[in-house]
Amino acid sequence: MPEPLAKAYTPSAVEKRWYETWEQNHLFDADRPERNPQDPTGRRAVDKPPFVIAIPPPNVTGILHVGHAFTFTIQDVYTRYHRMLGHESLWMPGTDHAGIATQTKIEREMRAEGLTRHDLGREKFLERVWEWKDKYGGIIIQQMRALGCSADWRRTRFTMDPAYYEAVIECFVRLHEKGLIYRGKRIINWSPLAQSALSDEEVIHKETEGKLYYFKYPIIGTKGNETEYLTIATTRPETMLGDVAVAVNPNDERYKHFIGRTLMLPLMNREIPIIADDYVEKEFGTGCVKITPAHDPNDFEIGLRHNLPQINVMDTRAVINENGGRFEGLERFDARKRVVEELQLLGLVEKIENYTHSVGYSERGGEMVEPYLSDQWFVTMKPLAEPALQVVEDGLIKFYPERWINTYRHWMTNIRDWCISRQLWWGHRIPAWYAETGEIFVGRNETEAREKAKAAGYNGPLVQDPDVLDTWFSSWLWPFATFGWPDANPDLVEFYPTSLLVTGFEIIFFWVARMIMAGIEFMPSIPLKDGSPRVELKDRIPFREVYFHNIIRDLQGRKMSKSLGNSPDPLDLIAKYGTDALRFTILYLAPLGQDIRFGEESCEFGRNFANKLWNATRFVLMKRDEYQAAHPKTEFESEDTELMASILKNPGLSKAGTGSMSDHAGGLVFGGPPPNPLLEKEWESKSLADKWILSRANRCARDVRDSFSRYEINDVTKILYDFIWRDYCDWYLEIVKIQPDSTPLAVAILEGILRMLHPIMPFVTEELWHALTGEPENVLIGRDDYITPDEGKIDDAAEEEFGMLQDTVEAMRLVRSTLKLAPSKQAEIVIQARDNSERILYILESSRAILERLGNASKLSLELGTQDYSSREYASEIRARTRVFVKIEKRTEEEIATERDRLQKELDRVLKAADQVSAKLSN
RNA sequence: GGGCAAUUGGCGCAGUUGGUUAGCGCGCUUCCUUGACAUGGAAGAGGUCACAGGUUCGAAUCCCGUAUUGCCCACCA
Repeated sequence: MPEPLAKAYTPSAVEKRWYETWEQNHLFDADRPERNPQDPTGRRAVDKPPFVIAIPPPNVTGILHVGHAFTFTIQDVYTRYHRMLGHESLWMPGTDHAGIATQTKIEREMRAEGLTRHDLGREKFLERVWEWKDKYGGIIIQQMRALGCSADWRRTRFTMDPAYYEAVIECFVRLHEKGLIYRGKRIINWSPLAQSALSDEEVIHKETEGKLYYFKYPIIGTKGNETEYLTIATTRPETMLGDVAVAVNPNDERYKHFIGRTLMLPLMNREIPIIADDYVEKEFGTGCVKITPAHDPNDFEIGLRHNLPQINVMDTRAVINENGGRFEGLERFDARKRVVEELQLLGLVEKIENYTHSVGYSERGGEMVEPYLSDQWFVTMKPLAEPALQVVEDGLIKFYPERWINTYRHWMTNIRDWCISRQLWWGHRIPAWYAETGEIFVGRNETEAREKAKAAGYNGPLVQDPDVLDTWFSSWLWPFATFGWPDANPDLVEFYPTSLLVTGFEIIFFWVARMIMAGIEFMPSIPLKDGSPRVELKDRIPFREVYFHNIIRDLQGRKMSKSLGNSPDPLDLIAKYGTDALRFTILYLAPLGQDIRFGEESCEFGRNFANKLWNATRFVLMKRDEYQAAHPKTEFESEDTELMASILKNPGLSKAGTGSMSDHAGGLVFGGPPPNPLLEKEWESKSLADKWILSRANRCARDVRDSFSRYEINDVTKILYDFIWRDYCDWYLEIVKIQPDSTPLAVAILEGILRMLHPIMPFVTEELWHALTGEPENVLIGRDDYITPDEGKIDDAAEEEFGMLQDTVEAMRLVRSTLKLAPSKQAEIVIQARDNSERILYILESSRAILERLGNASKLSLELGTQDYSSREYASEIRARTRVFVKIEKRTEEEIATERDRLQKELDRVLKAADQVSAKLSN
């Protein structure tokens, strides 16, 4: 016998225990059918496809925040949901090495000791990072357990695992062999802080207040005494040290005659040409543009067109180098000041205007990014993008919400090459070796590179590229590298493609798009389950559905951030409100496609709901005991009972699924057809309230299933909340108090409720389910069946009829409330069936006990007719099908006095409010 | 500059393909500690559905425009 439940739900008392029980019973472990011969429950389906989610790996340095709690909860809910539907469900966990983020973190730590990575050298530095990683890395993986995450922890992967490393190198080599990876000199986004290149996606453009400086460059060979000038405008004066030309539009009448002549670049005293290029817009600024190919991407292009030299005036720290003449050694912003000052002394500054323009900042470090000329590795994206766009356009991969296709299409059709080299140490080192001759040899390791060199006739020393690969160059392989690619690992064959990707839209380019490309590009080397080659796109894509959720904001709509201190710690929330409360609340607040506003107090909502469920169960257990005392033969725990007559395994569905993921078939139904013909009669004699709650329950189950499949998960929570609280607790349990015969059905419905709610609130439902069913600890609700709707039980007539009863009850309450009749006070009540409807009268009559009790009637008359009793004697209220009269009792002097006081107080309050308003208006 | 969203009672949000009286939670007012739950129950107040026009017998819902807010992309020195 389970112990009696405490008066309120205390999450901390149950969460740890159940999580350990789940792990001990291998609830989260997923395997191929042949590795999973004995399923303890005998219900693991081999005839259904597996359900797989690969986690978007959080940074290994990461600490759980509310955004994580949100995305992980969604993933866990879907994993648990499909597990209950009988799919072998695998949630693949892991972490990302997060090159820049991690390296920055360690370097910051070292700075406190007065060290830089260069003091240690590459090898020692990496040792230190690994030490840190082993000690503190992956905290988030531990924290996910507190959230109740049901990932298969045995499979936890890290993007720098040795096997993963091999996958990354293999990928690089293959793309290089295919000619899709090249090395080139380009203007890239340079982070002076990280001292590394950044990809375009790692740069955030922000409107920034700056100045637009107008400088006069003297023209050489001016006729006459007056020196002529061209005035250029720039936002970055320091780059003028690297100017190699000034460009004008070829059709600009003002400057046409200067084309071909030369200018004297001030401060540097370098003679530079005046050239014509269409890029220059006549209307902007002065119509003259200084050209600095080494420091601006557009200038770089112009420089190529006109065969101009590239003069790099900065070093990697954005300090002026030897090409900057006497400005050498100045930091970029100091140099800017000095350049302007000196030009002012020379009288060459025409004017300086305030100017707001868009400037790039590093996503990680936050510092201003410098467009910088350097040698980097690139991936040619066009050939990869084309099929990746196609699979989304063709619906092989579905986006939820669908509109993200537009964004995706736009990016894929305007895609630019991907700069994948990073001047860091923490990451996958680029597998390229340089010969003294300048030749480059790419290989899986130094031996392979050397062989290639030999074959090319080179036998001298080889030096490996010092740079590492962009973190995303490893993440884009995640859906298959985690399963051992490039090996044709049986797990890879079994579980690829994954079913669902749950992620934020902000990484649609960083990650989602690139995973799709990688899957299509690299998976053909892995055969299908039946051994045939993997050619079709549908077998190569990394996932079939993508659920883009939105970002969590604070109650003011601001982004959660450490510096604002507006991000509550999920672990605190869990300690205070309980895991289920956090999970439920966060999902309830999260409509698909909209930002979520979240504050700590919001969790009260979920906590209250968990407590409601807890107390509903307490009540049902109590009623069940009473019922059993009155019906000694009833055995609630056993399957062949009255209880199970109304909630039984549907023989057509329970074991044999159809193999399709979308139909969600398989599982329990509410009040399925009675297995025993003898119970048929029992069913027929069910009360209106019973038919109603069964209808509502099945409607709820149907809506839940539909919302799950549309990825409208906040609807799922809403539907369950409304059904459980409003229908089941507020109405049905009240009726059970009046009709003890409904107890078995109340128990059955509750059991179903716990199943439906379990993926969302795993802890409280597991606890209550065991209290209700008395199942041993190793029999888990999470491994048992989900509820599937029996749509035949959705009974519109019963709902309509019961709705009429509800209306009538509410009308009685309203009249009583208007009459200030104390709830404890009984009253004489008359209910008329309007329109002379005998059917209504019959329904009222059959539910007389309910009406009597909920209206607290001393005498209840039910009648046909339209007679109007309302007068001094009766107060009345009309509803669609019924009319209610409540007899007015004579008040005692005391009651009248009390009421007068109350009304006076009310009047005072209203008058005061009115005064305030009119005072405001006249102001 | 291009694109995508959003705009509904004090706050946060629902409202599916146009159809009676626009719902919910929080907050507010009044009442209720009757043996599930005060983390609760009952009743109530509070909305010209951003604005303007159009389609329609009928618009929060469809169309056009405007405004405001947020986000994404691009970027002209």
